[in-house]
Parts: sequence; structure tokens; C-alpha cells
Amino acid sequence: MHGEARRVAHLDMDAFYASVELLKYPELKGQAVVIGGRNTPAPAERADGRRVFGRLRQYVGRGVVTTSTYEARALGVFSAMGMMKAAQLAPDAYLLPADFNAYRDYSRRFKAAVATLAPCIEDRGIDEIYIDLTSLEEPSNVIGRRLKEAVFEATGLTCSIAISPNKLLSKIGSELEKPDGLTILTYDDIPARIWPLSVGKINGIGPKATQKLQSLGIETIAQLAMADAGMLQTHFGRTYAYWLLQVAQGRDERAVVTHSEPKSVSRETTFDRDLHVVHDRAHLSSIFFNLCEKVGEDLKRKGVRGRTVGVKLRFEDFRTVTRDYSLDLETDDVQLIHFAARQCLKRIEFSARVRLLGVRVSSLAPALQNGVNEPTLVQLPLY
DNA sequence: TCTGGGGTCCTAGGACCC
DNA sequence: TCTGGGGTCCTAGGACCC
Repeated sequence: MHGEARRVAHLDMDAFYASVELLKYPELKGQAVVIGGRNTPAPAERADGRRVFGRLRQYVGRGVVTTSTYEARALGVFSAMGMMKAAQLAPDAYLLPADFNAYRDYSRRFKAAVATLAPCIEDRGIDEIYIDLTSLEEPSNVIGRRLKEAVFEATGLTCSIAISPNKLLSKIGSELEKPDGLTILTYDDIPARIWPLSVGKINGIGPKATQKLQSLGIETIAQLAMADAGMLQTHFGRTYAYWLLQVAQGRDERAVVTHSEPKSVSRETTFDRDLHVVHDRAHLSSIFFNLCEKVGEDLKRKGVRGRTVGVKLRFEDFRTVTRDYSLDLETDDVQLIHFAARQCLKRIEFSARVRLLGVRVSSLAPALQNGVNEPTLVQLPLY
């Protein structure tokens, strides 16, 4: 049952958002730059054409760091860190707002460049992809260099690539020589290059599992590979224990998936201040309807409709609750989404101020041209 | 002055059906 | 009067990823 030996690349753009910003503002090259914040102003343009950049210390309010340059990372500022904490660590760092339109544009460019050389691509978000190279003839180092050149040609940006027999090893490998890295791994390299790493470097082992493994005396992938199967099973369950031992050996049979259908569409927002259900009712209601509208627009744009409407609510103490409401037929109608989402809200006990509100539609199906799978409010007996 | 927004996948219990 | 077993759908929560 052994498949053909495969060759899979993982390509990861280097500090992607930050690097795109440096293309726009080359005068910031070599500086600590942080991108993020909820209401970060764009740089001001002076009359003499020079730009004036904000500093991290000037930031007030909620929000997190979206990303940072390597210079800012050296000061301890990383993605997802609270802005206020980041400002303590690097008050003089330059601060820019995220510009997702620009990132999406560069994302399309680098993916198109790769596609001209190797068409079997799995999208893993805005700044990374897997590429199946099995059908290509050239040696891995030649292909790798060619991919990097094509990406740089198309974007002016560097990336890091690893090529190995599977996605698991390539995903780990692309980080090993960042930035501008090219890493080639075979199974023989696992003891020297993979086993010394922390278990948290494995895609799928997050903070919780890392913590739990550490409490069992397992910190490196080597220690995981040597761990007792029965012990792992008692702490993680049979399925997960088996997976842990497989990945510790560098084994991964997952295919490079070039096509997938969306499973859900959602919008959520964290408020500038926590809102009170009664006191801020009007404000909450208007935000709520807005989220329904945006989800409806997103569904129509993607050409799908969904049967299950869900809401997500986060309280001031960060407790998060969700509620679902399934309809008889798929919909992309804003009024119907709003109706179903209100049914969800009714079942939540509001015990504290609200920090975040979200609306999601799942159980998706392609929208039919004749609209036959779209129920209307009139058909709803309870309305 | 903590902690974004958009997703996927998994688990687990209960309803319901045959 | 102590009562199966399998399958599917629905809901809620949580881990994880980018």
C-alpha cells in the first residue's frame, strides 16, 4: 500500500505584510516596524513629499499586532501581541495600518508566478502554499531556486522554501533557514534536523498540546518519537496518540489539495469598548444587522448559500458562547439570516458586557440560478 | 493597558429513526 | 421493567492555523 515517493514543497513568504509595506515605504527598511491596531492612521504626506510615520508609543486603545519586521521581532514584538504591550517593548517602532488589499494583490502575484512553473498548488492562506513537485524532472535545488527567482521577479519579495517527501516535513523545513531560505530534507535528515526541535514546531501541535506534552516530560520531537504509546494514549486518546507518533517519525500521507469548497462564511467584530445589552441596545442592534448584511454579501459574492446560521458572542471576561439555528433550506437572504441569528441571540443569557459579536453561515451549498433553494420570510410560520 | 478576524476540523451528547 | 445497535443530524465548545 505504499504510494509513489512524492516530492512536496512548502513556500512561505518572508515577513509578508511587513515586506509589502517596505516596498511601499522603502525609507523604513532596516527599522523596527509594526503593522496593526484597530484605528492606526496611514502615514501623512507632507507638502515637500516626505512622509511622516506614526510611532507605536502614540497608539491608544484596543488591538493586536498583525505582524512586525525582523528588527521589531528582535525587540520582542510578535504577531497577535496586544498593542499596548508591544508599545512598552518598542515605543519607538514605526506603526502602520494593515493594508489587506495590497497583501491580497501581492499574494495573487506570487501564486501566479509559482503556477507558471508548477501548477499543482494548495492554497494555505495569503502568504503560503504547498506545491506538489512529484511530476517534475529537475533536482530539488534547481526547482527551488527557480521558484524563488520567479517569486522575486513577480513581487520584489523573498520567500523561504523547503522541499521534502511530504507536507509535514516541508512545513517545518521552510522555517529552518528563514529568511530567503531553501531547505531540502529527506527522511535521513530527520534525526539531525527535525528531532532536536520543540514539539510545537509541528503543524497541528498548538499551545495546549505543547503544554500538556511538556507536563509529561516531552519537549522535543525526539522525545515524542521515543514516548510510550500506551502513555500517550491514556493522555491524548487513541487517534491523537497515533498521529503524534506518526508525525514524530516525519510520516505524513496527506495529499496536496488543489481545490476545496468553502464550509462557512462569517463576520465578527470586537467593539472599541465593551457594550451593555440594555444601555447600548441600539448600537448593538445596528452592529448585529450590519454583520448579517456583510455575511449575506459575502455569500452572494462567493455564489453559495447556507442552511445553518450561528452567532458568536464574547463577554468582557473573554468567555465565548455560540448558538446555532438551522433552516429548512439554504439562504443568502439578509432578512432571513437576521431572523435566524436573532433566534440564536434569544437563547443566550447576557450576564456581562459584550466585547465581540459575530455572525456565521455554514452548511453551504452552491447557489442555484433559479433561486429555488431560497426560502422567504413568508414561509416561516413563527415570524 | 492584556488578548483580531477569517477559517477548518474534531469531539461529544442528545434526538430521532430503523 | 432494565431494556440493542447502528446511522445521521443538530448543537456547543474548543484546539488550531494563517
